[in-house]
Amino acid sequence: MTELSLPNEFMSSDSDPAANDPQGSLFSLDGPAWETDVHEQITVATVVFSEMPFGPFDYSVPSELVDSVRPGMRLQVPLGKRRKPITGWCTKVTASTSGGMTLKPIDSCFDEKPLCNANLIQLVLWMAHYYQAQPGQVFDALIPAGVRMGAGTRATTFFTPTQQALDDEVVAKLPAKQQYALQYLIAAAEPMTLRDLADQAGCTEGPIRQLLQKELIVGEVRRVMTPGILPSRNNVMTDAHRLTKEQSAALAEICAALDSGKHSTLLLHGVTGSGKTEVYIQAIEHLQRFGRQAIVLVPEISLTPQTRQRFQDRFESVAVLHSHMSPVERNHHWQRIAEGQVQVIVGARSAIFAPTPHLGLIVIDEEHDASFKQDTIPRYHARDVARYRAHLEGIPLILGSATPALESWNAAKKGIYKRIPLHRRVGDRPMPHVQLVDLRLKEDRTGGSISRPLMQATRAALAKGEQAILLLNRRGFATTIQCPSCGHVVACPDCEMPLTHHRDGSKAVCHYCDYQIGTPPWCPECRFDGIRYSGLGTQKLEMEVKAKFPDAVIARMDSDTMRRPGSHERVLSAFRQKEIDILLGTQMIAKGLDFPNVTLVGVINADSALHFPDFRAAERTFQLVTQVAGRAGRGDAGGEVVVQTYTPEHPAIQAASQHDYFQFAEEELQQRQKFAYPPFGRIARIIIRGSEETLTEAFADNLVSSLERARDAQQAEIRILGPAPPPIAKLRGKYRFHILLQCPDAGSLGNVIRAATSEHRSGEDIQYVVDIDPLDML
DNA sequence: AGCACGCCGACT
DNA sequence: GTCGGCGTGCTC
Repeated sequence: MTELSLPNEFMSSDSDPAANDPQGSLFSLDGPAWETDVHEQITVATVVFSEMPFGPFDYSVPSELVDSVRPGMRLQVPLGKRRKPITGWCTKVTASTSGGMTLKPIDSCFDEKPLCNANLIQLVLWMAHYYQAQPGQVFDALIPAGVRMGAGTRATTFFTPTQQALDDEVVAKLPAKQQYALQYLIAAAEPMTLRDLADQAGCTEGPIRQLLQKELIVGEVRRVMTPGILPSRNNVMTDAHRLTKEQSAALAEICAALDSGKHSTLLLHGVTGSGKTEVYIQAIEHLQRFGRQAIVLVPEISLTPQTRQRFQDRFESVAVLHSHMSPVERNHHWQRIAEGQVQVIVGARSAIFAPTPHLGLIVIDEEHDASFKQDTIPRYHARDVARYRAHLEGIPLILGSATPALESWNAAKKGIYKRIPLHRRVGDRPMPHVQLVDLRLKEDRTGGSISRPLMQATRAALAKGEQAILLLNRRGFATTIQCPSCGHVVACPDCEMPLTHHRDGSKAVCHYCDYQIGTPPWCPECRFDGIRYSGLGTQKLEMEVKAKFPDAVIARMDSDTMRRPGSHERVLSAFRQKEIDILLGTQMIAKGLDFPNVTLVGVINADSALHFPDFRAAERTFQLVTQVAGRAGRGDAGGEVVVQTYTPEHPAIQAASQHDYFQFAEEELQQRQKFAYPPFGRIARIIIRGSEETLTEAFADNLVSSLERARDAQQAEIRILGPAPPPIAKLRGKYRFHILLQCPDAGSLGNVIRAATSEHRSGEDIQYVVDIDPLDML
């Protein structure tokens, strides 16, 4: 079941006129059907808020506002017994014949124009339903804060002549300056600011103020862009690359999908270095002949300056949206996009909400990447939101990856997505050779975390003047228990999840079901008594690398050293200039980098990702090893990958070493089916946190009872696990518990959670959040 | 979130 | 007897 589960009201997309109306003419606002002569009819606006109470609430629209109130704009409305009106989002405007008397009237419109069109409003409502967030909160995620505040704009008063100004007799009696200014304004036939009118009529502001006082002109406040000093790019446009046979075939399929005028999802499954980006670019070039825009989502734009540059080199008008952007810049880009001045939007997750007037294509590059899931409310996955948006707009969605998420792979297998393969690298370069180093073998140990084979390979690369990347994949928590002698990992008998060593050291816990045992003093498998807990940081590794390769220039890239903006670019450009010999770091160096002189990639410990207490651990490991291996051998010198592991026989590591996605996917799908994990069922997670441990757990217990009752009442096939302490059991002084739910179908899972959570409210001391389709279990 | 209602304790 | 504590509940 990888199909998105769409709530009923959104199911009728084929009959939804909006889906087949790319020009948007059906959204035009002239002549609403209800504007008839029937007396009793009133106009009703439905409003939602982004703070409690969220609504939706209905308001009557006074006749003088009927022409201006439209869905997608913010309205000022009275609420409860408050003195001041509050601002809410209008989700719909309808006609009603009854109940109008009991509704409060709207105060005013907050926006002049809607901030989102009908499709985006529908997207908001779907997200709110599916991800169990409040529509008002989803609106806030959709429309950037800079846009909502009108960042970089100023409230300016514009003047227009009044009726009285048309009376020639009155005008004739005015003093010369006033008369001239007024005549100038009438002739201009458009509202003017005080400053402009004074300048152009050749007077000071005095006479104009006089006109205002005499009510010959009126002022109207509008927000205008402050004339900015925004960076203008002088692009040196580069030419299209020649496509390989495979790339041409892929492009032809994509163009056919674009020309069909229908929604479809295409999985562009190409090995690392197969030239997926060039295919996207040429597909967008095709699309542009129809004056349509494209959205390209990339994992984290600041980490992939190269991808962004390639788009900027090939298109006249590209908007790049990244996380380190000021509200003013963001607003500026948003307005340009809304005006249709932008051809291509390249950005991270939230760029999926770009207000393009004529969207023609959505591309998600590296679609398997976990950064497409938002970890704050609304906890959406950009891939699924993109699918729904593409479906609403009736346009293709391209998902590109060398290592597709199993959800996507499964959808392709079932024919829901169309898979387009790219098997070969451009220039027919071979895939790098992967050498597995078995850390259990004593003869390869060096006493540190770099084995003899990796040390030799590094020396050889350095001797040839080539560069190396060393990947240390460790996250600072969740210490699993592994035997250094036989590689055995202590796991839960029920869930097969690795047990995690508890802080106080005495026990080992399963984070799925709360199974607990005392920490074993020796390996249960081979009786070795030096069983230990994984733990190695990048700083420690850096010291070891420096000691082992004293002549090499070493740079470290991890979230600690990359805090300052621009630090990525600095290190990467130094690496490109070959000023650095060895680049070592965490996941962030695994993605999308293209350095031809890198011939060696070393993975320090492939197992740390593998034995993470998460059912996706094998998938993550496969992706990580494959992706980082893909950084090697991009030049003519070829490439070598050394992967260190205690379990070289593990299917994920075996498959990655052979560049064999199919073998991995098939094997892993069988594992998932065994426990009904995605893509064979849906999961949800509820995280409860509070400052008092027992109260928090009691609340979680109550929530489980409600869930069980709702499940039984709805006769839903749902497995409820927990409450259990998550791998991060305490965060910022709060105790945490989580509940896991599994169900074959997303609809009933959502309904049961909705029913249960309606009985509990997040309060001052205990809060909880629902995470639909969680990607990690921290 | 606000704001009101409501039902118990110490104060001019 | 009132002023005021903050628990509970509602907001179209």
